Amino acid sequence: MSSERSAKRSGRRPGPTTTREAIAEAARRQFAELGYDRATLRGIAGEAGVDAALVVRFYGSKDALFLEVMALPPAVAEAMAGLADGPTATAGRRLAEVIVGMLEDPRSRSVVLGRIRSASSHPDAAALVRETVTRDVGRLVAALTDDEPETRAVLVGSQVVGLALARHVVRVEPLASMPAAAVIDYLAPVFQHYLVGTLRP
Amino acid sequence: MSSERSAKRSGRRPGPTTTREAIAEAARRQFAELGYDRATLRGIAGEAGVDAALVVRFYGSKDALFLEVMALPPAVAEAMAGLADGPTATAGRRLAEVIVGMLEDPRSRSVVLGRIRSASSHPDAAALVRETVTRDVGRLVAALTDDEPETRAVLVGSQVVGLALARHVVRVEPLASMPAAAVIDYLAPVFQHYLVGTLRP
DNA sequence: TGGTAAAGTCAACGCATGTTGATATCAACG
DNA sequence: CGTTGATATCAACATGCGTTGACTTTACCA
Repeated sequence: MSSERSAKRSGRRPGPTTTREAIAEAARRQFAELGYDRATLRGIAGEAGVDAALVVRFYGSKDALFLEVMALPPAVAEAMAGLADGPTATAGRRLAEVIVGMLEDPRSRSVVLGRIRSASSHPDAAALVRETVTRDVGRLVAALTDDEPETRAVLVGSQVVGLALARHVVRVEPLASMPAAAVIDYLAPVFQHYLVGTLRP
Repeated sequence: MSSERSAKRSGRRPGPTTTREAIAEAARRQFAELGYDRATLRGIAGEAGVDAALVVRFYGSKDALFLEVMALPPAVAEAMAGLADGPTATAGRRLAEVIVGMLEDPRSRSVVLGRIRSASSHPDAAALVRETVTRDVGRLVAALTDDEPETRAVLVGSQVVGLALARHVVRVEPLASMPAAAVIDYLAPVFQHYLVGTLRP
């Protein structure tokens, strides 16, 4: 539980404090960039500057490493939770800001992309995505309306997943190189519609 | 170029006519269900009832097999092309019908899912998705408006990809078990907005 | 100073994969 | 009949993977 021993490394700033964290960071990067299957323990260990066996020592298995390292940063869940506060009329825009922002920050982006990329081939990753959509998005929607909240949540989720894939994985232009502010502008009305609009006219 | 010899199989009905087609069908199914990495030549060959070496004989390599078998059925491209005809006010609904319909038919669905699932780990598959969005969707949008057609195309594409992933890969409820008609109803307004609506209010 | 437990390395395992070359089967054709 | 060329199988290869166990190094503590 500790491993604080070697925490005497580098006085302060970023760069992982402990070897364990260095491995976690490398793993997140590789899972996000290559997906679960193409990311290898040897590659992750190499990027972290250690031996592959050490990764197993610390995390038990590749699967366990994935699950542990792909936990949503608490900050994201909090941001989602706070979204219900504020005028309903601009809820879509606030959601767009949180989503796009989450995809800008390297830490949370690698978690989200790692999940989505791996969801295509790894059942556990698919379960993570499913859970996040129904629980976190579902909670937000439930706070806004009583009209078909589960449907609204999954529609929002599908657009979020599609955005992540198109912009950061497949990298379709002009979306891939578009400034974040523009993406927010484009998505806000659609999120607004999915959240509180008339679903079936 | 021929291989019509053994076409004397089973008088008529579906089921592949030739061994080559049987392999192609099995390959599509497995690529769609498992993605490029998890689908194996041995597995595909097994489902087709032949040896793995024969697959290589016919198609050259796993990569070549993927590309050849994942070509868009001409029917889909035609359907997309015909979408521009008709009232602009219902273009979004027509598009939703084509997209959802394409995901209902087993043949075209396996192609689309195979591409999207594999796009997460296989660069060639990502290129296929990119190309389809910019070219096929792009053509449709260009026939409808002159206002930022590339942006509109990629926004539509992102929602299409997200729908496919959420409904058929991750299988988030209630979207996964929803009847096609309902999905069309939900998506039509959003497609309509992306196609010809005011993008940045 | 020893001793001890964690941190870390190394070599090897068993296994599955894509691919290859040698070989068999078999219908068609002269 | 005998040759030919496509269709098909088989056994084997090289490679890369996750994982393991034995080992060495390091840093703390009594």
